[in-house]
Amino acid sequence: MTTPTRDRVAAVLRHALAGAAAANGWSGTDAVPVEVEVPKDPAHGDYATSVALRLAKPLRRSPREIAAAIAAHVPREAPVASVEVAGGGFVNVRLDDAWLRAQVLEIAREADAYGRSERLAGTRIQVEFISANPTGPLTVANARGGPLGDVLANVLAFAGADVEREYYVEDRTAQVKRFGISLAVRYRQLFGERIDLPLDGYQGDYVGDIAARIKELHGGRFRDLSLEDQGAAFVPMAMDWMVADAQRVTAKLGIRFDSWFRQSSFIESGYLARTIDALRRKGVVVERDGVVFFETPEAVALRREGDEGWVLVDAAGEAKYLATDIAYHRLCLEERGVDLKLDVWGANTQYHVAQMKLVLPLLGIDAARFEVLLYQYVRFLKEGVLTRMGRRTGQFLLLEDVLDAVGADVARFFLLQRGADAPLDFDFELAVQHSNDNPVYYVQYAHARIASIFRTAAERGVAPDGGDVRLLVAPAERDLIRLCLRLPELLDEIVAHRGVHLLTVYALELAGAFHGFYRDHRVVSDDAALSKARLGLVRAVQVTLRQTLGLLGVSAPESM
RNA sequence: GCCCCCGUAGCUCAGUGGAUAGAGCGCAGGCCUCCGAAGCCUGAAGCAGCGGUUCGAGUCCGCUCGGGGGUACCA
Repeated sequence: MTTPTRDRVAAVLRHALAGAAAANGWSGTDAVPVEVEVPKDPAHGDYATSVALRLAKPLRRSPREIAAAIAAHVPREAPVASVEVAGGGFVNVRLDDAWLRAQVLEIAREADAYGRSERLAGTRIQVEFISANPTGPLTVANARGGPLGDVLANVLAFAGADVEREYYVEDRTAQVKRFGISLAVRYRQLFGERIDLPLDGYQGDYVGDIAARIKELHGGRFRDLSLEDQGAAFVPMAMDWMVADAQRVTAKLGIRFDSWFRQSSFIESGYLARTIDALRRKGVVVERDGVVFFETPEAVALRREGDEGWVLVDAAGEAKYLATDIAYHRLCLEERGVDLKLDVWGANTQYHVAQMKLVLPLLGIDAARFEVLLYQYVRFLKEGVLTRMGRRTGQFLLLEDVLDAVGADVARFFLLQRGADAPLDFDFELAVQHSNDNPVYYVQYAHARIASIFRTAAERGVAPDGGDVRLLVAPAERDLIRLCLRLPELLDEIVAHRGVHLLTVYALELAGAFHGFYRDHRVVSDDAALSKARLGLVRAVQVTLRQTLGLLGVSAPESM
């Protein structure tokens, strides 16, 4: 349980502003939030606020005057050592060194709890991610949402939320039917029949492999069925195998889902039909030529050129994606007790998200309970050419091949280094070639080095506990402590903005600060007292690094 | 055409509206009688363009030019 230092400072500054306002008869200071940031230039202190600059206009006072008044009302007591007005009206705060040093012991004491909070306690959040079409093996494109969703789930749980990881298995779609037909064609070919894959069939070699597996298990038992019946017979088997395969490969990526929820379950239970009925009763459904549309003035307004309407059920009676997804989300949010459903989806669902945002409130579901983290797509380099991944076309890069080549740590770290909004190009050859100088090793090396320091200390009989932190007076030591204290602040930011990739940035920064410290300062030396103090500091860094890597789902090795 | 995302160093990418824009790789050079050189230090090199909002813009808004995605009775 950790209160971010920035929150403490912000509270002090808010209080000071209130005091300054009371003393000077200012009103309306509440309208401007006291935002506290970490200045880039250490000369500007540990924390700074620009609230005086923002208040200048409404108060019709100079920023420096306001800043001075705030500064005058800040009590010089821990954690604050000094306050100064700088620049055009910044209030810069410097933390008390003794307080700062004491945090070293605090972090070590908190250990596995360091960075945790109760911010989201009592909130049940479902994070749904990957959820790839069960029509083939997972690709690198599918994988992008993996670390993103998994780490987001980690961070939310760390903040006290009751988190469940869900993989939605869409096993009743038109694509799945198409996949079944492709299996049937390959099955027939195994018996020498001359038949070609339909144009919209699945081209990948794995389709033939599955057909061969069916033949091996069942021989010619299905030979007399029609193509459609063969497809229908093969799909359930194939779905089980695809899910098992996805479970195996996501486990390799270090992800464990709490549920593998099948679309067929709520179609068979009648929940889908009941949901469509519920929409009918709301008067937002119309039928034309046997096709069931969702239609409201808002929906019509959203439509783009060529958009005939939002189809719920086609003329053949097949429910479409919009319908099943409405039912699925309603099920999660209304029946399964989820407070917030947070979907991690590819950028191509952008229009669908807008549709969902419009439909769900009509079913009495607050749109704020449905949130989507969109990530841009992955392209991969095939023989030096950028290619869009598509399973149906057979153009893809298997996630498992990447994992086998570079390992889960490297793959996760790589995928988490860029923000979800940025497109991602993946050069397999380059990834393999560069895996040895991957940034993840830089971070892990820092952790292993620390472990090594403790081994050295043990060999030399230096007990790591009970050091006097007052001996930590070097600037590099102070910087390290401050950086460790940034973790809880960063986690708050990620909870607020979902930017999980910031954790990798932070890990690199902390590792870098440690490597620099290590070069200039000997931890285990002839000076026993200083050695013990520095071991305490190094312990705090180790704890922080371990917490960060743990949230990233990347291993923290003792040696490498 | 319309909608969404992106354009930062040679390459891949970070950068909650703040005070001197960062990292890795690559390139040039240097550092192990001493806790791990998977490390450290030094150097060259950058916000696509034009306007606007703001005390302050890489960050927000508009336009232009590039790149990606969507625009299905696919998901």
